[in-house]
Amino acid sequence: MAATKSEINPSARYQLMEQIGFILRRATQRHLTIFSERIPDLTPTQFAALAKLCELRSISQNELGRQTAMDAATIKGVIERLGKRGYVTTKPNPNDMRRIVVTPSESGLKAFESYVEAACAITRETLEPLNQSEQSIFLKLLRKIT
Amino acid sequence: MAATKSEINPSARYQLMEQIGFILRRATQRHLTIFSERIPDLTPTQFAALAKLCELRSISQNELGRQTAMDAATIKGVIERLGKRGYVTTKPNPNDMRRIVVTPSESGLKAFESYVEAACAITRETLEPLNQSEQSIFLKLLRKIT
DNA sequence: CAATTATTGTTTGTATACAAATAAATTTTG
DNA sequence: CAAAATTTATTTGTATACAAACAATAATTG
Repeated sequence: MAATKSEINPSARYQLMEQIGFILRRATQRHLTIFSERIPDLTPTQFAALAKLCELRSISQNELGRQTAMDAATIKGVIERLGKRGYVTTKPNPNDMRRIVVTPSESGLKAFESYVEAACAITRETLEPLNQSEQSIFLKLLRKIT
Repeated sequence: MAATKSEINPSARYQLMEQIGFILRRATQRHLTIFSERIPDLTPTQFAALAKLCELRSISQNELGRQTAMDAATIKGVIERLGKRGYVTTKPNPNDMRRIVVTPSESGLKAFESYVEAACAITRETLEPLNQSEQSIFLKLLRKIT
């Protein structure tokens, strides 16, 4: 019996373009390009944290991280940078001295408001290669593998 | 006329869980978890570079970056780390003194071969929440927004 | 062919991301 | 209630990822 191609060459068994991780990475890269064109002032991560904070108004640093899928080390840096920009303020929680309460500043709320429309447009533009029906199917499936 | 909720509170207009960037990030996080359980030895990026290199056998550093969607600075670090592991070797291209030719070592080829099956399983496991038909639809749509 | 332009690779700086170790404070439990 | 376990935040280290500036080399072009 003759050997198949993949028995000779394992590369024939592995196509990068068929790997979900690789395609996810490229989709993320395209999204980042679109994001930074529309909101050059903030990174997607920073905007996500600011958005959640503007929704909840006041929350501990780690809890904000949980709500935005960032671990403790990551959210720390994000809050630090948002703080340097004057978009958030932090103060200790008197009822639990471990906690740091994070709150959006006036300018943080303003910045969020001024970017909300652009942020929605970013999602629209990223999904633009798909028609309406494809978009809703895609989002549903993408959420499923989360 | 009464003001709508989103006129009062812009947060009502912006749901993080509906933003493609956020969902993409979470899907990528889950994928990374699966990857590092099955191939703790390499990162997804390192494996992608090694896989492409095993397929092409010999290629300039920047060109390998292009083939794997990494910019010059990123691929440099990846090759450096693969080199420290003994998985790749580099030498100057005598026909073009700007170029560095990257080649997989014997142990790099062996490592790739030994991980190919796991790599395919990573994609399968990541897509496991979807049935066969959903998987092919999803991959098609994901490629479209790349 | 000389001047311009482009490409390759490097370096620096910033920003996620996550693991692991640590300290301080709080909760749980025996 | 005291010991053990958990939670919160910080710090350190490693690894993408990309922008921008740079030097060396090659290709193009007037």
